[in-house]
Amino acid sequence: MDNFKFTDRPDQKRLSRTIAEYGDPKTDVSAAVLFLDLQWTYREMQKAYDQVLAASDLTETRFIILMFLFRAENYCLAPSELATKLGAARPTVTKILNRLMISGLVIKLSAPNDKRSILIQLTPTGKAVLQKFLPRNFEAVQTITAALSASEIKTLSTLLQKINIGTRNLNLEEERHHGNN
Amino acid sequence: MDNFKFTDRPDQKRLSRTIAEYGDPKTDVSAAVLFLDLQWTYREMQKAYDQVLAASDLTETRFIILMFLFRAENYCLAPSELATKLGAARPTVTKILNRLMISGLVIKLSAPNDKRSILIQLTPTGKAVLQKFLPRNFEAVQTITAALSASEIKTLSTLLQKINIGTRNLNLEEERHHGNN
DNA sequence: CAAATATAGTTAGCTAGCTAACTATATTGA
DNA sequence: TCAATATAGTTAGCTAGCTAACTATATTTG
Repeated sequence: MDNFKFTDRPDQKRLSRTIAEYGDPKTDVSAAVLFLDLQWTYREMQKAYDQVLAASDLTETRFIILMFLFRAENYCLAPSELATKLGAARPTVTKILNRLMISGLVIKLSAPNDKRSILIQLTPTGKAVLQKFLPRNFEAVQTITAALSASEIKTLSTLLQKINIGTRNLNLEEERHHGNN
Repeated sequence: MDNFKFTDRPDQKRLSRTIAEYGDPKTDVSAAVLFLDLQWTYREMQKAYDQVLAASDLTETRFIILMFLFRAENYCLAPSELATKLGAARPTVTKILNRLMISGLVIKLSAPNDKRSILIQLTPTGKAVLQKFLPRNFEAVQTITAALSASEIKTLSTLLQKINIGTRNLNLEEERHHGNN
């Protein structure tokens, strides 16, 4: 749903009405608005960033995998290591690597010492794709953050950390709920 | 990839090195860190929020569709209206509605005046699910934002708008790139 | 008023994730 | 040491998105 292009979003007024009817009386409407704003900001940002990646025939996942290989010794990693680093399921990595092999950005090598395992290596083509893409990547990031001053960047970073605290608490809340059943 | 559980994320140091090699010399490393922080904060928050929804057998998309119906006249909307409001493709809506019909949260009515069209109506069961979920929803949002003061909420909202400006500029940049080819 | 066009919903088939389960090989430990 | 267990990669089949293309009905227009 991250790519939906909503034409009807709840505004302050509608949200207030719903909260008045169904929320705890001490619920802060502006907090709920902020939550929706954060979703919106990320989703729009990510759609734009995905387009930048797509212009180089990349997705963020493919890009990150290529970067892991780029920084690895001899440009090589086993699929299972990639899966761990990414935090993705091994079959997911298999599919992505197949795609990258077809495009010629990586190749499959047999691993010494372990006949179960293989090694994935970044090809010269893969390196070239990264070297071409990286400047564009940082330019795009610069554009995204250009309206913020250095001190605003610091402030935003601090405030995001406070959201992270809220997320951790929500996870704890959910675990507790589960436990109670 | 929003659900990946990364075990290897680029830190300040690695990012500096890559920017030094491939970024414009005036690229701001802390801006790049902020970009990754914003992605991280949203993704962790959303994973936690999705769990709250899942506890009521909801996804955010299903929840939003139910809310559109909840606020609609006679609790009825056509699938095509839902697709427009969501900004999703019509076949996507068809599938979600099939799922909601199986769960008994909505029913299909024939539209008067247009034999091509149908109407989707929220059932009493659907209403009950919402009425049970909404308090939990606002409680979760409250938990997420609890570490922020009222003034911090205002500041964060302002700073997110500055990211929105950056996103718009990135979109313009991309359009220009396309045009140039 | 009939033909062309537009709209509503669905179907088929694509991508990128996931889990479960399989095969082959390594490792552990009784 | 050899049987049990664990790990690596893959395959099959699930979900939630998408686009293209189909059928049926409305609307527009020559």
